Amino acid sequence: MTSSPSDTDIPKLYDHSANEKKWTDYWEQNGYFHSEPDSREPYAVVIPPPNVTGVLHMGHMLNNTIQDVMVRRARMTGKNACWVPGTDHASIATEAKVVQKLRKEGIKKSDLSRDEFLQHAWNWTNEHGGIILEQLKKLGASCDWERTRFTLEDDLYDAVIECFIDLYNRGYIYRGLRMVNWDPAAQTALSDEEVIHKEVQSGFYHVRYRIKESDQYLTIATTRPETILADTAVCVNPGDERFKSLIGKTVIIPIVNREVKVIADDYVDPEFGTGCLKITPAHDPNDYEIGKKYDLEVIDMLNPDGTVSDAIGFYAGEDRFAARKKIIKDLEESGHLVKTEMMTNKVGYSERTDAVIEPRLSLQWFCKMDELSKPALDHVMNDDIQFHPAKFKNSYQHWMENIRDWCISRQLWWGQRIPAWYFGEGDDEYVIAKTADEALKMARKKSNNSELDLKDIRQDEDVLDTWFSSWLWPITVFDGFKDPDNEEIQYYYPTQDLVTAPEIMFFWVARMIMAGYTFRNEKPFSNVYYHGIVRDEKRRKMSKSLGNSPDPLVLIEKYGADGTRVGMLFSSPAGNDLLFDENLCEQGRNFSTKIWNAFRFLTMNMEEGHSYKPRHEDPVSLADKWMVGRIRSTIRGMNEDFERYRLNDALKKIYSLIWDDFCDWYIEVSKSDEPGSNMPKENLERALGYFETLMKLLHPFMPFISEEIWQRLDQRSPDQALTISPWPSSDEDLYDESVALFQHVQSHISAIRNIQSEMNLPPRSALKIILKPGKNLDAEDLSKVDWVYRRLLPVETITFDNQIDKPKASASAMVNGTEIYIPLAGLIDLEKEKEKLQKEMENVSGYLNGLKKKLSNDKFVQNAPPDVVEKERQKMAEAEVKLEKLNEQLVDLDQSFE
RNA sequence: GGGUUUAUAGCUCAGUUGGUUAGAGCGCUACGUUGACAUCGUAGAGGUCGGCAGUUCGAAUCUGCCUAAACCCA
Repeated sequence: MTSSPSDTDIPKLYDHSANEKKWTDYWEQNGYFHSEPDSREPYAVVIPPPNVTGVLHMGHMLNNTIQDVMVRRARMTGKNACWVPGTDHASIATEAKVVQKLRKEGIKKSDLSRDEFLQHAWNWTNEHGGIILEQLKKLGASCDWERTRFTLEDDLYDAVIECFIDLYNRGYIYRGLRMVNWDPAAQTALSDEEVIHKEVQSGFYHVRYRIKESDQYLTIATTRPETILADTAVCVNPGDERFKSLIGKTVIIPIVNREVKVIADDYVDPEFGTGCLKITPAHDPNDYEIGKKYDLEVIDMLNPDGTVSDAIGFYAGEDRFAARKKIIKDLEESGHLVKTEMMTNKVGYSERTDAVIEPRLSLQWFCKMDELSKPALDHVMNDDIQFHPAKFKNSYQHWMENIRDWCISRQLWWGQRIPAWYFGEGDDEYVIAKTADEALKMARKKSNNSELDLKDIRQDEDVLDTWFSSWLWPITVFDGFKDPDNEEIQYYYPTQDLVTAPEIMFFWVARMIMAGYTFRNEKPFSNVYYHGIVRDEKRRKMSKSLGNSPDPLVLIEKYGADGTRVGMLFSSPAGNDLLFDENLCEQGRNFSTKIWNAFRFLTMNMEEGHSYKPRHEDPVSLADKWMVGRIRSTIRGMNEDFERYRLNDALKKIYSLIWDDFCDWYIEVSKSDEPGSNMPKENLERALGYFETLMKLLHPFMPFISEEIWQRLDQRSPDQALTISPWPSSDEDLYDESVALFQHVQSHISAIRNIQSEMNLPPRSALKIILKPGKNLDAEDLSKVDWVYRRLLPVETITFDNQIDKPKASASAMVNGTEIYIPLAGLIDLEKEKEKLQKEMENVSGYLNGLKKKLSNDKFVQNAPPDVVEKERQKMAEAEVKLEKLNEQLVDLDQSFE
């Protein structure tokens, strides 16, 4: 029930900040977003957990807006919607931040015990943790906040450890000496996925090595000359005639004066560089393979922090880049540097610290991928799990088919500590166990030494990759490890939709799918919606370091959460990157204002002291039937868009329904004839009824303003809140004929407005309008709805007549066969009207010629489907009639000159 | 080097199985506004669909080549 505005004055502008706070609180107090298993169909979504100490950025805004739209809509369609929020511990990033903070306080990590350090890390986490979740609430995220989880909380920690033990026991986890990606800044190994390859300009140094007992030289080329210190061979292609005679000879490595052999292998590309390849088995993955093949010595020249190790005897303690500069100088001075070129090559950087990655040989834990990846690949390729858009299946397949084992150990403290316990120095002298006590028992058994004591075993110092906990997220948030058959996991798993960015398809999506099949023999989700990366207008990725990213909270402050959400979605077709433009948020806010003013106008038309209720009775008038029909077909279209994950198409539909159809046409046509007097009560109440439906359709996109207006349209009890009300039905289109008729009227009105504009007629001066309907329209039908024309145009007289001749000196238009005349004796610019007619005739005859040509082509008539040919014939007939009529008008106009 | 994707109005994008002298929003131009809204209204001007060749009665849509860009992997 809405009352006239005198009691509660409605401001001219919508005040988003007050309303957002109000409804966020109201929704939370009433627990609308909390889900418990029940008899309804579940709709579960797990949030891609942001870094626990992170702050909201534009990528989060986009990601969570999309999820919220889908979740809110699912809730309204009657599903038991459950959106699980949470954060992850972000091992490297968080540890780096804590180390940095301690350093500022003058504390070195190495001065602290593991427990002391973790205490600092937890303090930091408790201080900064969860800020991002509060920020998501400002966006309107309808998460089930009671379910908030954290990847390092006790239950989830245990799950990761159990998962590790389980995989180990099943033979999927092993420890091995491998070439890994070493981050010298964080001093840890990284997985392949955490290395970002960037194209950079590098020096390409040609260095000559003297051949032993000769004055001949052989020249190699390298971008990393400091690794010369660890060379243990030089390799050429066996088919390369230039170097055939050198195979088997010994060369002397400059600076270190090490003697190494020249070996031959097909791996070397004779075309690249000098055709001679230096082999450094400890610092290059390919060289490592060659080293193994030929049993070469492995010399490790780097310390964990990227400085040159003492063992080399040169540049000891120098950083690798300082050493590079020095060795170049020394090579030059000793006459070994032949030349330096510049070339573009790809260099790996750490995703987290941006340090240049060094390939380094080290003992790490790995998870075998070949078997685990198989079902994960198959179930995506056969669409058990659907990707939206589907094009991402290609890169998924490619990655999965070339997958390599996953390095899961990290030389860090912040994370789940690897449950490996060592009881000796041998490669095999360890056991895998959850607790020290269990480990001791197992160690005694394995070592056949019952004397072993707790102090004789020590746990691995390293922790597991953060993604090794995130990949269990869809399972662990429902406690699927702790209690695999619990009611919640049975009900919610597999979840419905996962929303994420393609850039973490391998980090996370692929691995969640593997975990799903490995631990529950079931997919973790049915659909993956990939959205683009948020970029600035120059297509650069938005990032803090570039400073090109607006603060999402400032945007919300400025344009409202609703406006910001709309702005994000407007520019976001599925799977494509979005070029963020603040103007779109402004457009979103303008939309809020528009809606607000439409509502305000309706309340201004209410009589003092009366109350008004939204009506949903069957429509009688043409405009009402048209509006109902338009709403119906829009719902249908939106439903299809949602099913196809085309959220921005659905948004555009409701945007246009509200702005164009409802505001620009329906409200205009419902206004009182007399400006200043109020709309008839029935009109007003019907408009309120449509407004209700429109707010339902809008709610997933703009939850706040839609709830605000919904609550003002009528008195609502807590169980009638918009956020939990049912999505309107759309079984069939309604009132098709009325919709079609109204659309004809609309096109006539537009054509007349066009004439007004072209003839420079004052917009208010009344017109004499004559309509001569074409074959598809009936004059009587139109005359019954002449009130529509009268409401929307300044009409002096309006005539509908199938037979009428064009009056002299009138402006004219033709739409869909219907001719429109407006006598303008004295006012009309005959030359201008003539020009217009001639231009239109040119267009039509061009069109007609094309059709004639097509239809006179026998092959077309014979080969094209009959209905297509028929359609073309019809088009031709219509065009001919139109041309004829235009010609008549032109002749007529000429006579008017006389 | 291998792979994937993209190329449509000034900008950002639609265009479903080949059959429309190619659509939307923004921007632009003109006109307008003392009672919902200048965060507005009405109207208009802009593309021949990256290039070339082919398949077809017919291609923005299919094929090949070329050009350019983006991403992924080595």
